[in-house]
Amino acid sequence: MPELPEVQTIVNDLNRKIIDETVVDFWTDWPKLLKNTNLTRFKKEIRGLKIEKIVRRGKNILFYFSGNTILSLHQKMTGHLMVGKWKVTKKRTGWSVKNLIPGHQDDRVNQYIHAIFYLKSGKMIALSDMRKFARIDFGKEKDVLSLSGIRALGTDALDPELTLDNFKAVIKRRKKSIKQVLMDPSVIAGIGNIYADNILWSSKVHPARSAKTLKDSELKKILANTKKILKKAVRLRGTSVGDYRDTAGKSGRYGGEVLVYRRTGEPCRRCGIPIKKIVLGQRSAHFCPKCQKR
DNA sequence: CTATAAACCTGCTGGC
DNA sequence: TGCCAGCAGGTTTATA
Repeated sequence: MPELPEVQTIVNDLNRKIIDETVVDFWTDWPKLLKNTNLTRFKKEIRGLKIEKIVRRGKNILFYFSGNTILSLHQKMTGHLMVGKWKVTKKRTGWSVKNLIPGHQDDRVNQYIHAIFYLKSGKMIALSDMRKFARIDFGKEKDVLSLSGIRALGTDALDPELTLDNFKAVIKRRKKSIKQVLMDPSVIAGIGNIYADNILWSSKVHPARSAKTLKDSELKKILANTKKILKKAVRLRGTSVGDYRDTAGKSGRYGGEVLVYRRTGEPCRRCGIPIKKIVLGQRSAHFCPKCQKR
C-alpha cells in the first residue's frame, strides 16, 4: 500500500534511473487504466517523448515529458513501478517480469504486470498491479492536473508550508473523526491508513475523536509526529507492510515501525493493553484503548 | 455545503 | 477438505 514515503521512494529511484530516457513503445493488457485517453491514441502520442523530470504530488507520480505533456500515475493499493532490464513471461494470472539485474529475488506480488513502457536504452518501466486499481492520466499539463484531481489536493504532508497555523485551520473546522480527516487527500495529501494509525498512536489521540474537539496541544503533537514519522519512513525507503515494492521490486525496511496497524489483540508497545480495531468511514482504525482515550 | 456508501478488483482468511 | 462470504484499502462517483 503505497503512501507518501513509498511514493517518494519510487520517485527518487525514477529520477536516478530514467531521466532523459525516451519512450519507444507501450504495452498493456488492461486498457481501462488509461482514464482520459484510449490505447491507440496513447501509444501514438507517447512514442518519442523524452522524460524530463518526475515529481510527487500527494500519492500521484507525475512524469514530465518534452512538449509540456505529462503523465499522472496513481498506484492506489497494490500498484508498483519497477525499472530494469527485464525478461517478460506469461503466467496463469497474467504476466511476470523477471529482473535480470544480479541479486534480484523474484516475488509473488511482482508478477501481476499490466503495463510496460519500453525505453530507447532497452530498459523498461513495468507496472505491477494485482487489484487493477491504478490509473493513468495523460495529456497537456493543465488538463491532466485537473482531470487527475491533483489540483484538488490539500497541502502535502511534507510541504514546509504545512505550518501549525495552517494545519489547525484545515483540521479544526471538520466535524469528522481525526482519523478520517488525516486520510482525506483534499485536506492533507499523502497520509494513508498505516501512517495515520501510527501518527495517532504516537500522539496518544483516539482515532474517533471529532477533529473540531481537539486541543491545540494535541494538534501540535499530531503535526509534529506526522512530519517525524513520514520523514523517517522516507529515509528507510518506505514500509514493507502489504504489497509495496520499490523500483527494483524489493520491499521497504520500515516494517518494524508499524506500531498499531493490523495488530488487533496484540499488546500495545507502550502499555501492554490489547490493541483494538474499529471502523471509521469504511476504513479500519487500530488504537490502544488505554493510551488513546476518547 | 456535509456525510455516507458503493464501486472499482482480486487474493486471502475464517467459518461452517 | 471445500466452498464461499467477507475483508482489505485509495480515491472517485453517486446518493441522501
